[in-house]
Amino acid sequence: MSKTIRVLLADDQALVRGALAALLALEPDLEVVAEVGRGDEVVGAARAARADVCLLDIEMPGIDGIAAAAAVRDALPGVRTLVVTTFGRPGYLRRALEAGASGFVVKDTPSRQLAEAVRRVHAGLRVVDPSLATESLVDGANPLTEREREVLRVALGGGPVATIAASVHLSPGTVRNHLSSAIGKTNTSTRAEAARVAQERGWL
Amino acid sequence: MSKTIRVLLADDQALVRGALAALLALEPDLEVVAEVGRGDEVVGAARAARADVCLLDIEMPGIDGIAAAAAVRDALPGVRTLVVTTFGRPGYLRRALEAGASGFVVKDTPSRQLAEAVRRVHAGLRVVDPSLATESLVDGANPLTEREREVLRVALGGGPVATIAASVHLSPGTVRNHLSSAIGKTNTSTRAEAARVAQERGWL
DNA sequence: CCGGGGTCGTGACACCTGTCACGGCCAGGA
DNA sequence: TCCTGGCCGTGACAGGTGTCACGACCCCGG
Repeated sequence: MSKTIRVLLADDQALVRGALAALLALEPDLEVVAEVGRGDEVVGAARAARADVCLLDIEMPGIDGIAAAAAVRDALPGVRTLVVTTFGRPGYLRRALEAGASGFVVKDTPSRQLAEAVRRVHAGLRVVDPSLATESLVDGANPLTEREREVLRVALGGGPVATIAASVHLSPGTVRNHLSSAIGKTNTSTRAEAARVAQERGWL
Repeated sequence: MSKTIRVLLADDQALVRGALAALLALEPDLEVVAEVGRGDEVVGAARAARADVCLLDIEMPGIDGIAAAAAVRDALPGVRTLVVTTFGRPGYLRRALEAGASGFVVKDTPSRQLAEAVRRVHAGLRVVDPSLATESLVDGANPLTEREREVLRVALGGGPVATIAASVHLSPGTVRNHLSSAIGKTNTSTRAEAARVAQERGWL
């Protein structure tokens, strides 16, 4: 039996992907068996390479890392996933865990700890950045409604209400109502600010 | 004489920093002699470690990678700098070269090419992502005025005009004039959109 | 069965914003 | 010297925006 842990790397930036591969290659008990740059290639590559653990970035073309984690959970129940992300947004952590991820690591943790996190995840343990876990609790759950999120995502572009309304196929008046509600829930005063805050909290 | 190239790594994300170090350590002729996580520590660490080439990320606390490149050029004339960034924004390339950087690489280039880029820079050559170079030419120079950039940077937050005006110590009317001018130069219709576009172009 | 909440829309109101015209100040180039 | 251009401010106008009240529909849990 091979005792090495077979790792799949998913990150849209090729340079980071290669660098992480070099980092993990230093560990004798780890082996990078696949590298992909898109979220929708994760399941196929993981199956083909018989990966044990998938290291997933969140920001990726195709589907994002959180959705990829859910896809892996559904298609390959024995494979663990570890989400590695640039932004320590509280909402990301919650959504990643709901998607079945076994671990959540921010990219500014010391590089020494990455291999250890992979081992822990492979052993069936949960790995969660402790500072982020507390922050996630105090912020509470996402208060935004589905429509409010949809409208805010478009509002990130910064265009006028008419543009947003056309893009979501709603009346301008309804869009303004949703935006007003979102502004209240984010304690802001303009839709641009509300969109930015929601984005930073990982609510979109 | 030592024939190895002494490299300094600057990136705010410790995981990426460590991974890049592992990647460069694979090359026998390269040696990572310093790692920093802030832009304002680059010059001191480069001098102390007698670095030949500085690999600088743009997004960093303290001062950004472009300003750090300028600081290295002024303080350590013999040291070359290579800017490595996540976002391939045309304005970044222009500003990096004006700051005396010898190279500009985007983070989604293949990892194999990084070591080669370091060698080229050390040899006195320029390394520039070719697709970005053409894009930088068609976009032309930054048309925004100093005040317009300052106002737009604050406008990124999304707050109302009164907040922006207070933050830059200007009259609300003047702020609206600057914003209107910036909206025209970016071919947009709201200040939020103008701020986003200017940000994406690297004009801020 | 009756609430409660999300969704969609309308209408009205006060306020904010984007635009334009105008004036004044100061630096640098023709 | 004049003149162009950036900078700062005011005033006014039309249109956009945030808020509220109201009504309607649907679904779900009590």
